[in-house]
Amino acid sequence: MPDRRILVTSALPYANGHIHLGHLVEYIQTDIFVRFQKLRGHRAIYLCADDTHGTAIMIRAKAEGRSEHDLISGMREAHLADFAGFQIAFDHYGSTDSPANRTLCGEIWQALRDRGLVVSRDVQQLFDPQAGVFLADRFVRGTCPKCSAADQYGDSCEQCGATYSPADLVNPVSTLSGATPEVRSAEHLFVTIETLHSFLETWTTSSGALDPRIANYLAGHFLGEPLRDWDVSRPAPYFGFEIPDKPGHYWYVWFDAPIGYIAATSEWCVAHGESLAAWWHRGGGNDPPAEIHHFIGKDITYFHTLFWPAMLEAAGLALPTKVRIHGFLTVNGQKMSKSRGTFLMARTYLDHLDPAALRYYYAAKLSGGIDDIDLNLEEFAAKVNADLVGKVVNLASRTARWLETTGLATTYPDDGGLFARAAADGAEIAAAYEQCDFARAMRAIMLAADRANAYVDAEQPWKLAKAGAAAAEKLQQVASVALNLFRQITVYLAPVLPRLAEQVGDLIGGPIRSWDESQQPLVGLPVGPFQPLMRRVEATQLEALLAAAATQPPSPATLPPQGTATMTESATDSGEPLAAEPLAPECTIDDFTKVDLRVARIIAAEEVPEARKLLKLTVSLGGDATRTVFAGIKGFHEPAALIGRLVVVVANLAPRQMKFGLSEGMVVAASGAGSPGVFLLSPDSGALPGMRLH
RNA sequence: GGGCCCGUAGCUCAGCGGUUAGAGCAGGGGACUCAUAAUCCCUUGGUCGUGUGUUCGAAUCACACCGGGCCUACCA
Repeated sequence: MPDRRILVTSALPYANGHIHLGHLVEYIQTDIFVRFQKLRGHRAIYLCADDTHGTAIMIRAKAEGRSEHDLISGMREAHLADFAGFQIAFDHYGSTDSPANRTLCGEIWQALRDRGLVVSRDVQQLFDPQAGVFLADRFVRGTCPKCSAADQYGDSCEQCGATYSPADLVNPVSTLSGATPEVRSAEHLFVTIETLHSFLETWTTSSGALDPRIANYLAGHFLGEPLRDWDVSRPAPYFGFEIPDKPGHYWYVWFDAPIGYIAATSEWCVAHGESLAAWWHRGGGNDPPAEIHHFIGKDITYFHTLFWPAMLEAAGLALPTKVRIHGFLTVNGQKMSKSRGTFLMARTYLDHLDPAALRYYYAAKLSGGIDDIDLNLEEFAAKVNADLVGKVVNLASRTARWLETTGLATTYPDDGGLFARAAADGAEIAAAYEQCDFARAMRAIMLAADRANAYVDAEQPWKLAKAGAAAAEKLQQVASVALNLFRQITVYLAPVLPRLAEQVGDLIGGPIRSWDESQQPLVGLPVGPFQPLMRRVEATQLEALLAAAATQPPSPATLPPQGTATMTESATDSGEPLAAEPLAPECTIDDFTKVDLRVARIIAAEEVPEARKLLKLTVSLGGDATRTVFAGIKGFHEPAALIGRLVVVVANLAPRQMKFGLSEGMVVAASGAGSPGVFLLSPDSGALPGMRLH
């Protein structure tokens, strides 16, 4: 069979935040798919990159008092470390802020220009005069013009459901500076994708790239009417690429982000002496033509199924073979939530648990559909322990030791057809992998493990071992069968559990390189000393994970957009913290006003290596007023994540000489019974350093 | 308001027109002791959300309704 050439991408993670377990659904899914294709002998490359541009990056960099490039290079390191921890094996990991991407953006832009698809138009937008930037809808809040509900987003009201322009808001406020935004007019460039309407209609419905449900959704929501022009530029200041033929204007982040797929390919090609044209140009005599598979989450469906193919079509580039869309992750049946302590970062997970456990659990849950998948922690532990530890790894654990001295039998014994049966199942398992129905693949694999365990039980090798020399040959045969069945299963699991596959190679037969190794048993080979291959998931580990998640500092980057709070949880709040620390004696208003509490911004934070509990913070009270404060929050807050945060400080506290320096104030934080940790207080957005608490 | 998805054993799900509806986990009983208290055998448990229809035959198809979710919205 002719090998396929398969280019695979995951959506580019935004450089504004760290990787969490929701992101990992996609990267693990994609990684399994790519590893499977490689194991099958196909030419597959897995490409990804950091998505680095846009307003959010610019604002965060400003808040943290550093350059955008500093911010995105730091985040890139963090992303790569998290991915490596989960054994996500990219062939290349680029950045949308790369020269290659700038060049490709220019080329595609020129193609759009040449086809007359770019038009210019003035847009009225709110401008923050203090921050000096145009404001995206979500950076403006104000009173709903319809129902007068306070503190609503710039584009819609969560109280009455009305939609409007941010300019219609009553008393609009910039969430960046607290200033009152003003309406300004600015020129924007648009792509008239309506010109490609009939192409998109055809492509979405009959290219085979999309699930019919998605095609139907697009037909209903977008393609049933003329497509609106797509706004692809932003006026300065903006962090991104300046448009060459439009100085002072930048490509909108969603223009250059998908082109990052091509840029990453380009960089990979340079490193491997390949031609970019062989992957992204149409026809060109490439044999076989490259397949392009994009894995994305359902939230970015329309960028990848309308704008992106439209851009590729206009530029004459290859179109996606498949856009594979997955759902979101819930934890214990609910959205990941900071307040419930279920907002699980990749790093936090890695601190407590084996990445293989999550890879397997996700594989067992993913069936290729767009439904959300749930990480139920109890089920997670039960499934990993029962399937991987109890069934699969246990096969080796219970038989390998009998072969340490003798090695595998020189001819494969009669096993009642077990190996042949599982070998035959390989076709169905492969088909399931190919369709991204990993859940079906895992079920089929576990059936093979069940049959193997039943075989061991029936043959009772432990009795043969006691029978001594008389039964030695039979014992070797039984153990050889069991170990072969085990290795066969690990071949099937190799795309999901690459680490296990490696370790099994050390035990017996060398590295697993090909799916075909599931078709032939091994004979006559030495067997290495058995070492534990995978540990059980313990309840205490899960508890530690949740405790760590609960005390994570809420990094602004990872916070979901702040909706109107619906405080429904107070009814169930425990009385424990109050009981543990009863109220202090009554005080007067004069007593209170002696304490001068101020909003301050953390502008520097560093470890104090010799201190057990202290971090050294520099806080700004606005203007030139800064203070050095030692805060007892070490271990609960990462210094880097604190920078830029607003906190509350006791500003008139008498300075105190500490072992490590002079502390000129105190950062206010909550702690007590009920939950370990120290919780910093943050003012509502809009508060400014120097404001007093009254 | 519209669109889509889901509703099958306590839990997670498979089955998607054809014999008495299945698996894993959980529960109950037994076996075994090689193994990370793992494994194996037996077993309890379901009016397949409700109703009407199509059919020789429906969990499986159609329609309506109920319940849950997602998306989107004064126009699909």
